[in-house]
Amino acid sequence: MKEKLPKNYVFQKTEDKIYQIWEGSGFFNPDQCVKKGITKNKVPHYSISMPPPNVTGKLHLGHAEVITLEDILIRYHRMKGDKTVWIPGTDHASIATQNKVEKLLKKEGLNRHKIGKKAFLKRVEKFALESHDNIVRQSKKMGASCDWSREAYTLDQIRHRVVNLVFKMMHADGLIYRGERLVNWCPRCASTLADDEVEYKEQKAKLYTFRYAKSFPFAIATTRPETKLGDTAVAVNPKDKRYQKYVGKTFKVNFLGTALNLKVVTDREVNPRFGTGALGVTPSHSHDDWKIAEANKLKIVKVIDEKGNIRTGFGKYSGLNAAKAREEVTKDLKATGLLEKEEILANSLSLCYRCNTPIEVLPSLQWFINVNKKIRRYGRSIKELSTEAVKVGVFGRKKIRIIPKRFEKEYFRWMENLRDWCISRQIWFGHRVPVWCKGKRIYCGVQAPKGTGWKQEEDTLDTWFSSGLWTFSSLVQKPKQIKIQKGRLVIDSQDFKDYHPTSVLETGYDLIFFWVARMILMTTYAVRDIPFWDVYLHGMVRDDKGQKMSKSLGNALDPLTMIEKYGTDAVRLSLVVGSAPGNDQNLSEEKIAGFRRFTNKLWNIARFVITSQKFGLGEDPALKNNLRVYRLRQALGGQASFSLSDLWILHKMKKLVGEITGDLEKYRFSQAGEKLREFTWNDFADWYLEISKIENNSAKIIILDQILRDLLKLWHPFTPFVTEKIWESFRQGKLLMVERWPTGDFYKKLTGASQTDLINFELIKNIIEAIRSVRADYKIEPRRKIRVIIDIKNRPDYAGTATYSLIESQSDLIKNLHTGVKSLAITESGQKIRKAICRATGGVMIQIPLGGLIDRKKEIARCRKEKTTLENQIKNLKKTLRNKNFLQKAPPTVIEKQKSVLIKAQAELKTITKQLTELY
RNA sequence: GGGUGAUUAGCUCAGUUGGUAGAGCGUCUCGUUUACACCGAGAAAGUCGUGGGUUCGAAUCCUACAUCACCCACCA
Repeated sequence: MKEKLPKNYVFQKTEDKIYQIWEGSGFFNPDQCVKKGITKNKVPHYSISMPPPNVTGKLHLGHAEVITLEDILIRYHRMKGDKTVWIPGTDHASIATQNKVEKLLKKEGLNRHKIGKKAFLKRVEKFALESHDNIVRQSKKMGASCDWSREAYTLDQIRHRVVNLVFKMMHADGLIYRGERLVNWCPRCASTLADDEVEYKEQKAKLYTFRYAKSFPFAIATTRPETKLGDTAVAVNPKDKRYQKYVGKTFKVNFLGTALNLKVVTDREVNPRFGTGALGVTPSHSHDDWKIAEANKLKIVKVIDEKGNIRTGFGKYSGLNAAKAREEVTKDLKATGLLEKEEILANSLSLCYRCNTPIEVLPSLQWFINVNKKIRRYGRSIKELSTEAVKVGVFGRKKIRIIPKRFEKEYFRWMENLRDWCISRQIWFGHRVPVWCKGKRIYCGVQAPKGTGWKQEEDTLDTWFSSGLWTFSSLVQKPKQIKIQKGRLVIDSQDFKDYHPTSVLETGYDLIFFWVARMILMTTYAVRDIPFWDVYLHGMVRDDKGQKMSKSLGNALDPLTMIEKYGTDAVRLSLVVGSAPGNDQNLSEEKIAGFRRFTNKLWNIARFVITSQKFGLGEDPALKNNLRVYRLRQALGGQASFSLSDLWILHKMKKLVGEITGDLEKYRFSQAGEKLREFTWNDFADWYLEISKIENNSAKIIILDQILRDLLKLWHPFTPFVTEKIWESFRQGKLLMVERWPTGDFYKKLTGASQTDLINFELIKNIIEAIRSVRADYKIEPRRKIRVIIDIKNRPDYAGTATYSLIESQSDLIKNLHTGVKSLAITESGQKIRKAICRATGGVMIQIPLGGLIDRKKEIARCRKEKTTLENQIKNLKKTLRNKNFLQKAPPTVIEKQKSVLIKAQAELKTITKQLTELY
């Protein structure tokens, strides 16, 4: 039954198999865990709705980050015994997906209009399905322990029903209205965009100063002369004396062939120092001008149509696209002598966030959500509800916690400035607006009304409308489970009852407005509850130079390639360790490679513990297990004897378990990973395992076994594959994934190790390190054994005998832990031995007789440097300890620490001085 | 224009409530120690961006400035 463990961890051969075992076990599903008694069905439960990736292609490192962080939380809570669910899903991402397919069509020389709506949608669905399969495959590669049986899609039947129900409710509450308002329009997508779907790019524009006509008394400045064809007023600052005589007057002018009626109005927002101080008001193509028009009841003249062309009725300019029209208008202004000035101005260009096309602002008949209207049953608007949810808490819930906290401010600011949300899109792919018309009759509902002649709206909904419902829509399994009763949404699914509000929403900070805010908006309104308790925002993954990873730059690391090269566990660690919440991180391939070394190290640590004949392992697993139990009983029965190193490692391990648990509870992933690595590699492998080759006491086997098992558990959320693979060799029938998270109890019960043991062991470590250091300094051949004399006289904080017996008892370690010590003597004379190298550490004097080997100059320089450092340190410490303020105000522990540091430093100084005296 | 973050060893970054600076990678030296060379041992390396302040004590708190990055608003 012996299983050979290869020398190196071969992740390529194990990861997929391990994932299959997990999946096959059914334990991704919390119900199965409860059924098999793995977890108890007691509250609170733990749940995360995975941010659904867009079905636009494949996953990038940002997704890998999401999966890693959430999987860590999920695995931790599952092991803790919480009933834990992680719901996976995908987002149809209407505009993004449609654009992607349009691009594919373009390559084939087609476009969506050519092939028609029906064929196009079929094509999109096929594409979405392929993407979906890819995403699922990749998520599994990443080790995502999500419950695939609960998978959801923002455009499937159930989610469609939820969307329509919420729409219907909002419509009934008067929150959704249809109206002609200014919208952001992407001429390429031929669709509206929400305010935050517009991106801005700095550019240099030309600012033209001109008069509408010779007869017009003053000039105005504009960057978009072509829109001036639709001007209906000129606005000036009310305090601007230059224009006061014109205010209220209306001028009829002929502007390059178009008749304009221009009323001179005032508006406080007009900056008298910009341009000429007079602003041509184009209500149809500027948000500000629209406001001015509303305030002054101005006429609205549309100039640009939805294709980005000048509308009919503007003479020769009609039919031209906006850019061409600008050229023509400018040329004509010049020709007629109306243009007074042309200057360069830095401003920002508005672009579509999906296709980078410059967007137009224009009035259009669209569907909106009123964010300011008070909802009768809440007495507040959705904006107010959402603000309260984070500021003070709503519906008796505590407030939603955003981590890191600084993003709260951004959230509030966004909420404050939020305008009515335009939710209709002229996109084919998505949820159709659930409104049907027949003549003048309008019906809003979940399904088409009965009877003939009803025609559904062609527009689809903003993709964020359905994503905004995600935390609860993903917890519905059957259409029947959700309905409207007495104007309220009723969700009657066990999952919703168990898991909502979800425990944490983990996502990149770039989604705080698009998605996080919208979920709060929609959920507080629709289900009268918050969507999640905590929001954890991670930073962006950039390349090693800090640049954004992108295909066009060719600097994007592909998670799949990285996984093939270094294994999933290494990729996961590299995304988690060394980055702080909300901070961007620069990721290089070298970093990932570094963590592969760690997975291999862990593998070999386990290999050593498991296969070491010395500890009776490598036997029949069943026997081995019995042995373990037997030895454990023996130890607990007081039969085991613990060495200092045992006490030290047990104490450290106990501390570690507590710290890692605390770190995970507080989302301190990076710290947890670093502490684990530090303990595993340095304390456990480099020290304790090495010691175990020397010391031979009955407790060792249990300690090694126990610590390895617990380390595997602690590591499991971070590196699930390698830990599960190692666990497999224990053959206990139970998966590590569902093992119970460790507590410190074992270590406490077993030993009662204390802080003193830690300090004592540190002294031994220091001594060993000092000896090794001397050997390396003097290039003493490895084979050559040396004599070591340790004098303890100058260490006054220790009773001589205690220190003596401490060192004495550890002489085996001092001799054999890669120090090459032949004989060890402990003295209390304080005498310096002639021709011996001398090191001061931990207050003791370590002497190594080297005879003529001593390099006097080198030693003198070294000692002098050390002496100066010590003297300065002592001076400062004394100064501090003499300071009355310090003694009064500093906490006692700090004072004690300073005192002991001083004593040690003084002892070390004595040693150094002695050494120097001899050398001179 | 408003705001946020960053500035710590050659590089990439940690640093919980103020107690006197850490890791990984890289560099240098040595090593075939029976788990691992994807290893081990040792070493070098930092005025914690700059100036001021609070404090017994500041990488950490306050303030001003500089550089970089990002977000929001305006942009006639």
